[in-house]
Amino acid sequence: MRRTCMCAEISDVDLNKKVILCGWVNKKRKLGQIIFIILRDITGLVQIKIDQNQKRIFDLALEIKSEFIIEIEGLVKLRENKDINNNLKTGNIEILAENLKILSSAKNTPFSILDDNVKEELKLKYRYLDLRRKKLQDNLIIRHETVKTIRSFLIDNKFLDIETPFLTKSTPEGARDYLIPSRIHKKKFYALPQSPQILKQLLMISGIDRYFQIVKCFRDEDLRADRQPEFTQVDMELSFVTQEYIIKLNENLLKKVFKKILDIDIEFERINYADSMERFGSDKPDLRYDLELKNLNNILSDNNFFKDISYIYGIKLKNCDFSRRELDKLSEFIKSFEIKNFFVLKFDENLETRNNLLNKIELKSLEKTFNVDKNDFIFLCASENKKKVLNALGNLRIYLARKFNLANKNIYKFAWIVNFPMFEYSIEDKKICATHHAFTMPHEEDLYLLDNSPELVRAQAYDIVLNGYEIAGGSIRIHDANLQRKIFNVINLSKKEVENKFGFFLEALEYGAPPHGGLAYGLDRLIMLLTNESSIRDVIAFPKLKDSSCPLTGAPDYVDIDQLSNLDIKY
RNA sequence: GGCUCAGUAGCUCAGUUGGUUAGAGUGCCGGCCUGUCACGCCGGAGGUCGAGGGUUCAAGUCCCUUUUGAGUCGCCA
Repeated sequence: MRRTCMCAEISDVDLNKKVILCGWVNKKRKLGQIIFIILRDITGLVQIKIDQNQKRIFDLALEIKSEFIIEIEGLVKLRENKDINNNLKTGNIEILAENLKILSSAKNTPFSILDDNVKEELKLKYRYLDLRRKKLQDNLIIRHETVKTIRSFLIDNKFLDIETPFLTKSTPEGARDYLIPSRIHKKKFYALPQSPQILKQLLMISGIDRYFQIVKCFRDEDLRADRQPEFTQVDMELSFVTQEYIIKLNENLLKKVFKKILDIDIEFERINYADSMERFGSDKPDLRYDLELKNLNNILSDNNFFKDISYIYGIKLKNCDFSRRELDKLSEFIKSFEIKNFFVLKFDENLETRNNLLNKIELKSLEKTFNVDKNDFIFLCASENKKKVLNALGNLRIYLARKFNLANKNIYKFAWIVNFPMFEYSIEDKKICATHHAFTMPHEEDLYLLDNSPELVRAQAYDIVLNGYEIAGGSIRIHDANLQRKIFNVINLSKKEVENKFGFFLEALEYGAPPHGGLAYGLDRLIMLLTNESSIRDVIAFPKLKDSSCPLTGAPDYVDIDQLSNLDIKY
C-alpha cells in the first residue's frame, strides 16, 4: 500500500513531511493558475494545492471532477495566517501536490454528497453514495463504538457470546414470521427468528450460566420510523438471578455506554405499568415534559353529559394558542383513536371558558385539579373503553409535545416500567394473550389468581424506556414445566398445539432448568437516540423502505422457475 | 387495510383567484480567474408539472381514478 496517512489525521506536526493520500474529491476549486482540491476519506477532509509549477499535474487536475478517487503525493505545508480555515480540522495546513494519480473516475452523482436534504427513496437507491456523507459515517462509527462498549462490558461480566440459528422453527403468538421453504422437506418451512428466546433459555438449561448475542431478528410487520423488519438485538440471558439483579446490571451497562459515547451521567426511575398508563397513557412515556393525564370522573360525575360515561380523562397544555383549523386537526387526530367524545376548553384572562358543557362548580374543580392559569387549554376525552381514552390522550400528549417543541433533545430520561400485567385481552383475536411473552414468570404472590382472575396476575417483566422509546425489555422466565403448561393453557393454546410447537422445550424444562431471566435491547433504537436521529434508517447501513423493499438491490424479487421447482412451489 | 401529507429541471423547492413563452437556488457544461474554502464573475443546456380521464374558450392550479414515497393508526408476544 502506498498510502502513508489518512486525510484528517495530518496536522502541523507533519510539516514538510512527504505524504501519500488517497480519497474522494469532495470539491474542486479552480482559480486560474491554482487548483484547490478538498480530499475526503473516512477521517475527514484536507486541502490539496496544485499550482502551475507542476504543469503535468495541473493539466491532469483539470480533468478531475467531484467524487473522482485520486492519489496525491505531496508536502505538508503550513497555511499563512490569513488563509487558515477554522471550519476544517486540518484548516491550518494544506498539501502541496508533487504527484497526482486518478485511481477512479466518477459519473455525476444523482444528488450531491454535500447535501443531506434528499428524499428517502433516492437516498436508499444510491445508499453507497448516501453513506459517503459525514453524518452517516459518524453514525456508523458511533454504532461501532457502542457495540464495542456493550460487548466488553458483557464479557467482563462473564457473559459468553454464543450464536443461535437463523433457520429455526415458527412459533405461534407474536409477530408474523418470515418463512423459508425447505428444499429437502417438501411443504415444510423454516422461520427466521423473531428473537432467540427459546434458544437462549435452552442455553441456560445447558448450564451456560450467562449468554449474550448481538444478533439480527426478523418480524414480518409494517415499518415505522423506529421499526424495520430486520433489526438488531443485544440479547442476554442469565441464570440464578433476580429481576433486581438484571435491572442493576443493565443500569451499569447503560451508564457506561452513555458516559463513553456522550460523556454524560444518567439516572433511572421506576414506574409501575399501571401508573404509567394512568399518568402518560403509554407504557413508554417520554418523561422530558409533564403534560400528565388526570382522571376527571370525580369532578364530572354529576355532569349531565358525562354522567353515563365510564372514563373521563384530561390533559392541560400551558399558555398556548390554536387556530380553528388546528383544533379541527386535533379533533381528527383524536378520532383516529376511536374516541368520539373530545372537548377543548380554553381559559381566558379571567380563567373563564366559553363552553356549554361544564357549570361553574365543575370548572372550579377543574382549575384546581390542573392548577389552571390564563391562556391554558384543557383537552378532555371520554369513553366506555378506558384503554382507548388513555391511548388517545397519550398520543395527544406526544403530538402536543412535538408541536410545541417541549422535548429537549439533549436530555435523556430513563425509566424502568415494571409490574406489567401478565395477560391482556386481545379484542382482535377475542382471547387472552401474554402481554410480554408466554415464557414470562408471574409474581409468586399472584400465582393463586391464575385460575380465576388471570387478568390480575402481574409479571416479572421490565422495560427500559428512554425519551418515549422502548429500548429494551425483558423478564424472569418460567423454569418449571408445569407452570409453563399452565400459562399456555391460560392463553388458550390447545394441548396438541403446545405439544407440536413447544413440546421439545417443555421436555427440556423437565431435565433440570435453573431459575433464569434476561433482557434484549433494540440496538438500532438505542443508537438512534445516541445519535439524535429521528429514524433508525440513519443508523443502519442498508435499511429498507416503508414497504420492506430495498430500492438498491431490488429485494424482494422474483426467482428463476428452476429455483421454485426445487422447492416444489408453483405460482 | 384506514387516515394525513407530498410528487413541478439531476437535486431541493416556489408557482397567488384557472389566464402570455412554467421560475429560483444548487448541481451540470463552456469561458475568465494565483489564496479559494458555500470561491467569484460571464454564458449555456436542462421540463410529458408522477400517470390516466373529466370540467373549461383556457388546467401545474378544480374534480375523479390510479400510482409512488413519507408519517401515523391497526399491527409489532
